[in-house]
Amino acid sequence: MHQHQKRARTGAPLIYAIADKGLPTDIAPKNKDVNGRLVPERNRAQMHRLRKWNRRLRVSSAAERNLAIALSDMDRLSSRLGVPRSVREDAALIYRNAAKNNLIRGRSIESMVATVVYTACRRCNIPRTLDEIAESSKISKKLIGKNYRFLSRKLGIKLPPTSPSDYVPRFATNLSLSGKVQAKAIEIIQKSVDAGLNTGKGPSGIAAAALYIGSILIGERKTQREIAEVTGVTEVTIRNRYKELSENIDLGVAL
DNA sequence: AAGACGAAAGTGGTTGA
DNA sequence: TCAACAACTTTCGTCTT
Repeated sequence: MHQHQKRARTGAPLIYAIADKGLPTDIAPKNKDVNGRLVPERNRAQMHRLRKWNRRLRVSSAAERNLAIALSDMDRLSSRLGVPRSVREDAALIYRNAAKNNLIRGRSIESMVATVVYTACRRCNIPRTLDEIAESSKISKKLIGKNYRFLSRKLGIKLPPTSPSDYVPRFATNLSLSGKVQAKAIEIIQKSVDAGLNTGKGPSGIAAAALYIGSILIGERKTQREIAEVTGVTEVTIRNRYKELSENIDLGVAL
């Protein structure tokens, strides 16, 4: 665990809890704790900081505070996932929109943050898999999916199913595969779409198989194991897709 | 020895009565 | 609501390179 993550989890919510509950909202003025005991020297700096934040936060509305939390959560998650600025901004846009329409109520900020990041990635055609978002955010795939359906219905967000080719550049980069292999993989995917081979199949599995075939065709062969590793699908799935593709598509050469 | 193959059994999600 | 179903996974024994 990284330092700043711990701090964000333990520090911030305490402050907001104090501010929200109508409990004593002032932090004792003179280095005493709630029981009147003197606060040890080493904690005074922290107390000072808490007082400062407490003052600052009280002037803004609950909605603003929540938004501030959400935005910083969003930034942390986006960094972990390595998504570009433009996508973060899109995520923030979706979140604000959701907040404006009172769609956050009853759902945790963290889960909504994960959901809007997922949605923004997909909308910008640089998708992350549900698995990847779930892994980084610690929110279950199931909940993210549920929130996503809710959000897209309420906000009228209509997105086409993720195309396997959207995964190709990122996967290829992570595998150190050249642009030639990427182009070949995308060509293979296009043919498989034309052949009606993809319906109901997971896009990342198809991308993985197309990259596997492409890597062989171009002469930059990777093992199924390596590809499975970075694409998040199993070798078995790669083999199944690979078999379907090679049986039904003219690859121009025999394998 | 490493990689590829595929059968078998299990999981979680979707669908249709 | 429940059962059937398809996609995908895990595991593992067997071929191929």
